[in-house]
Amino acid sequence: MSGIIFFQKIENYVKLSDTAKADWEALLKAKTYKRGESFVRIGQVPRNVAFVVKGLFSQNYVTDKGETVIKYFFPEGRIAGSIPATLTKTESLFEITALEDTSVLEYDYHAFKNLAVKHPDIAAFYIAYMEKHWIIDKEPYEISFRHDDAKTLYNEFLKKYPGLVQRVKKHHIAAYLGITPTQLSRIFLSAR
Amino acid sequence: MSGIIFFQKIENYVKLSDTAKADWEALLKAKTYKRGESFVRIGQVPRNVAFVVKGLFSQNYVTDKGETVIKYFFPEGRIAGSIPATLTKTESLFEITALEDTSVLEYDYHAFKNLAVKHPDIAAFYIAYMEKHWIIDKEPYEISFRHDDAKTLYNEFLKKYPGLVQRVKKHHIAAYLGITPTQLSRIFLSAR
DNA sequence: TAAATTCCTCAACATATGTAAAGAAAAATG
DNA sequence: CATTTTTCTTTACATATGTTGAGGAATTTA
Repeated sequence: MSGIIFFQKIENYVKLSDTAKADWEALLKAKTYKRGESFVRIGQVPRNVAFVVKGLFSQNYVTDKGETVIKYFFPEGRIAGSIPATLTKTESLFEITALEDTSVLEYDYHAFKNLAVKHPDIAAFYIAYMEKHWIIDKEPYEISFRHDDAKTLYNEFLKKYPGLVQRVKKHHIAAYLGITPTQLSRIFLSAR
Repeated sequence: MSGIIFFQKIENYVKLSDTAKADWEALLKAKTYKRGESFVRIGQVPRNVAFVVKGLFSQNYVTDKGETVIKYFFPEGRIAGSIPATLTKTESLFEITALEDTSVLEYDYHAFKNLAVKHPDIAAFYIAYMEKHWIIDKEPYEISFRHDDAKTLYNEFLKKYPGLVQRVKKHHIAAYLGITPTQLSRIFLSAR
């Protein structure tokens, strides 16, 4: 059954009833994205989110000058999506692209939200998930990005995404930190 | 009844049943804070959140060098709290301080969360509130703080907090933007 | 209202980061 | 395996922002 790894992760938050799991599993569709392929494109109104089974996505913003800024990475076990655009049914300001060949379980986000109305345990999961990933985990970074220098930010990246430094290109790290590859090289230089 | 303005705001998100409102209203306590007084202190494990009826709070981080960085402002109609610390029952990394004499309606956050288990309409409110304030509204700033220069950030501050520029000191704006008052002055200079 | 305090601006200099371009190293491609 | 492309580092210079300190303006306090 494709959803086993999925529900293992989900039930780290809240234990679900069998009927809730059955309803949710009926929404899941296995898909794969080759490196470089996009799961969400800028300007598209996204419907689905994607649980990353294997691989890596990044969520990118492209400035008016054509520079790419990476907002998040989504490695294994994370649910990737352009959630604000999905919730508001508006065009996504961000793209989500595979940095490695990536296999996912996709589902329709509004169909999921309907399940949260039908099943109190899914509502409880959704609340716990938002509290964890949108409130608690983000708190430290809201300050650091506006206050810390690039070297400090780099060290915080290493802590936030353990192991990812071996998997992504330097210019992706720079794009995540909001600095140039030149500046990132200077950080490595000063660390020697 | 003290909760009238409160429930007017709340029901912009989800209409509540009378019993849900009665249970919630029983948690509310009216309080006032003089300018300079703190609602939450660093190191304290916070229990309450505060709906701002009149006045203004700021949520501050104090760096190891003693500099203050302002994470948010909470003007009228916003619910102020150090939510991650409240949720995790850990010491708050932030203080919340009145920038003006401020009157609030406080309530225990976990008691509120219990109401979300008891009343599906309160769960629906909580979901809608988190989606709006923790997901949708924050999205643009997650990029801008790591990419934009100080002048752009200042213009985004003006848009995000209309009218606040007349109510707060320049050094508070600088602390919000993550720059020095000197740099903020340069922005005003270049705008002339 | 006078005194004290805080706020704001500005100047001079220091540091952090961006830009552009070049070349070397590494990876992808045929 | 040779070629092409991409990635990474480095240099030189430009710009943005921080630091310190001074002085005047505005606000608060007595």
